[in-house]
Amino acid sequence: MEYTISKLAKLANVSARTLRYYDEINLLKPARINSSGYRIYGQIEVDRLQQILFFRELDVELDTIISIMNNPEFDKTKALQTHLSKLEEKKSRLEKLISTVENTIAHEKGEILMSNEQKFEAFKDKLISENEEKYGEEIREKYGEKTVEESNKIFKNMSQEKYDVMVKLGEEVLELLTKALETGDPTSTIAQEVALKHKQWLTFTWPSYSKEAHRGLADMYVADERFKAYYEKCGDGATEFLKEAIYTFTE
Amino acid sequence: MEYTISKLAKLANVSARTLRYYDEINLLKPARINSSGYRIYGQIEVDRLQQILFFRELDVELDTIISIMNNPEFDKTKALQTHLSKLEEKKSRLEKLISTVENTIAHEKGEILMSNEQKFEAFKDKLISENEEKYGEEIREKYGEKTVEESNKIFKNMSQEKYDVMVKLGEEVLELLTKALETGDPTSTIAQEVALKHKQWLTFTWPSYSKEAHRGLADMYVADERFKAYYEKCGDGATEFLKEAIYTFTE
DNA sequence: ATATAGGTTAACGTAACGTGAAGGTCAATA
DNA sequence: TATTGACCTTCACGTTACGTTAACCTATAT
Repeated sequence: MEYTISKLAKLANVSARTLRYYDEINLLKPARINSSGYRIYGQIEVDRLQQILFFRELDVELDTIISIMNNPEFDKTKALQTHLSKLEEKKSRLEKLISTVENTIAHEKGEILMSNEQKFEAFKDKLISENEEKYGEEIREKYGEKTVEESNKIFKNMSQEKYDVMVKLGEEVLELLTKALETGDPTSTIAQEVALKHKQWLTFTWPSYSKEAHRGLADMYVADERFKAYYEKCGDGATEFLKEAIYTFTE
Repeated sequence: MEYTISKLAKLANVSARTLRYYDEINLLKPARINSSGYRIYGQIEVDRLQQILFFRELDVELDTIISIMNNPEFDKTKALQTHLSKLEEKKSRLEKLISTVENTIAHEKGEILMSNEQKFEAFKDKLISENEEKYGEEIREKYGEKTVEESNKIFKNMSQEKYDVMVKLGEEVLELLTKALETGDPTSTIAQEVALKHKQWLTFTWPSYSKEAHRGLADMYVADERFKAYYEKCGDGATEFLKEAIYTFTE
């Protein structure tokens, strides 16, 4: 699925200006720019945007989000786990606030006493603004200021290149598959390399990767004549060979 | 209890700069400025600040908060009720977000399917930013742009004046009490006026008003010689008379 | 053929403070 | 008595994450 800027904006409930801004600061580059100069976003960008919004929800500064997500060691699943616990914290802070309001109402009615300190207790939790610092520090500690800067540079002007990489990956899969086929062994190193590249190629367009889905696709390649024809260019039995390689790869 | 800027800042967990800014935009004026030019805040300001922070928690713009709170029809108790329901809404939005993250994790593991729409569902709730508009509109509808402007003007440069008003109120209580005492009737209109002014005077320094506390204070006036001497200036039996007036007032 | 609904860059505007600079005030201590 | 350090003051410029035109190009439906 491909999205123009307003389609994605509508999907994620952000403004088009926000997406242009995220492009400008290299937080979220479109997958490619079409012939009319329009920004085109793909599945990878949809998921990245969701991640960004999770961070934003926790009041993490955009600069910090860039550092986190462009970091080569960024672990999506781990990040999601962290989101979860932070959101739980935020929820319990909200609950505190709610009971403060309830107490204030009772206080107004003269039902209970309330000290000035109690009136502001729920506002005290600094955890949200601390998040920013924490995330930023963690990275700076691990990699140092310079590495972060460099890591950011790598991701600049990636939009068109990203698309090119994807196309190139697709070609490489075919190339490598031809060579691997000569070995005749789907468990060989080169065959496994094909499976890996095939996975990398998939993640450009797949909402998320799973071994089961990868195997499912391999099965479909064998079953569907159109796909079969595509891979059979590499040699007789290439499709079945690829399927076997993928099955080994996903063991 | 009187607070300097940093004492109040610490109490409410905001920065001193924030309080200076709130002074500047006439959102929260100090009760008075002391001889060295220091801002001094009293109980009224403490409570007003708490209200402000409740609104801020709901992402209401400061400009809008000014309009709401300077509005002559502003009802503190009603506002608290509204806070409560808005906070509940915010909480349920957070809960939605939490389950979205949980689903995304399951999706990552390949356990469930998730459409792109579902990925952003929890972000969709606009209610928070809508609050701003809603609050602002309500007021503008009721009073019109001009009235709001004028209402704001009234509250400009109120800090020193506010203190003066309080002092004047205290004097008026004594003055009126002297006159009321001549009637000999604590239930008379003028005696009830004294009780009302006494209440108004109290609310400048009391965390919150309750009839019980008002009566309790009246009792203390009678029991404590120092207070008794203060009111007895108005005439013999003035303290007991004030107590009776307050008792009638708080029935 | 033209209206209308999209897209683009460029550039200035904004909200709610943060962050010094330069200096006055207050309480305690050498 | 002088000084130190922790307060306070008023400018005044900086910052973040966009909103908001303006001026112009592109796509599509009638």
